[in-house]
Amino acid sequence: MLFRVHLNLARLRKSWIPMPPEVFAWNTTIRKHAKSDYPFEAVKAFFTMRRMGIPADNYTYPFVLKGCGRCCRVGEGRQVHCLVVKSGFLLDHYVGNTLLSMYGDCGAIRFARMVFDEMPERDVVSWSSLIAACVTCNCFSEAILVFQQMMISEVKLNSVTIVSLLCASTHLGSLRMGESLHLYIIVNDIKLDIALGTALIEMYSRCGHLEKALQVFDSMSEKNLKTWTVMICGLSNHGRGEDALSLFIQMEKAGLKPDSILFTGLLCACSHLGLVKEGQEYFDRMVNAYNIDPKLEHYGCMVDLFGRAGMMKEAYEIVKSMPMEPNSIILRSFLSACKIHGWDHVDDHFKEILLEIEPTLGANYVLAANMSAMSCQWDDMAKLRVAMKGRGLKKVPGCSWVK
DNA sequence: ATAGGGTTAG
Repeated sequence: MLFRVHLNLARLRKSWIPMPPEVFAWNTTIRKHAKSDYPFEAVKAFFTMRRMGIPADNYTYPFVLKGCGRCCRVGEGRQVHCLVVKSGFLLDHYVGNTLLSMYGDCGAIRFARMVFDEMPERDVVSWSSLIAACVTCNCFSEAILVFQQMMISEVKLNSVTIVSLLCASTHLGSLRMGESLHLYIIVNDIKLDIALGTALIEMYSRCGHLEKALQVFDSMSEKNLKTWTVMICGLSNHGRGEDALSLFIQMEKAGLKPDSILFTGLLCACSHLGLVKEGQEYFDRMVNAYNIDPKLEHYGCMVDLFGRAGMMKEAYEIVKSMPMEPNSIILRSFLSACKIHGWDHVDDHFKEILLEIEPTLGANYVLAANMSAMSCQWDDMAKLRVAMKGRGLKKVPGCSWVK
């Protein structure tokens, strides 16, 4: 009896008396941090708030959980999970769904699944969150399985669900799945917003259907940088460098500023087309006009660009002068170009580094041996053969050094 | 009076 009175009082209090202002202030702070570049600040603020004895409410938990997810703090996330259970807010849809997403963001797909399985009710956001969590954790087939379970349930998918599913189809290389999702969009008259359109273009490009991708691209009324990037890189990756470059010019005319990822696609296009001058111009424009610091990939594209064109001195200069250590991809690209163009002014050093950082790839030994053969370093070849044998790597038939 | 969940790139 007493208990019931107490409950009623609590309900009355909720509707009559305004919330204590300090909770609102804390929520605002936590929300701001969770969205910022320093999401751990949100987590810290939440625990400070607790230490001060201010009880969290149904708004606090989604904010702090978002923060945990964004900084991949599964430990803190689990602590908050416990508090959510104790305080009874687990039944709040927003809290439950954010909890699920938090585990997804942290790569803890099992926990995400657990939260999902224990939900008394699942709405479209719960299903979408679980599918997105699977995608984040690279469990693409599981994402499709969840989708199949979703179709059995009464919940209808929306455009956000489809974006994640398209992402899963793209990674699985399943054109059939992607096409049926596209059909679903058309049949159900789902609006092709930026995210959905971009995901569709990505799916079609990766599956090699560039005409379809271009069709979707042209049909979109609104595009952002990602949309243009996906389309330009798609063209570039499928050998249509001219189209990629002309699309880039259109994009600049539309007033969008390219970023470092887009320049990777452009430089890649130039390298595959053998457009040395254009590649150099783009690199220059990236650094000087757009103030973008070149990353490893950009240097890689330049090494490839010069290497393919047989401009070994220029390629060598890049490998030597780049501000970070070249990775195995760059070294292999450079050394292959040396071999193809018969350039034997290379440091043996590069060969050694390549074998050191990637000692299990047989192709590297073949490359190194072919280069040794080129400069008549027969001892080196014998050593390489032993090193390769020691690693249990098989000789490659038809390779010149096996003779 | 004022807040909250799921989506797209190399």
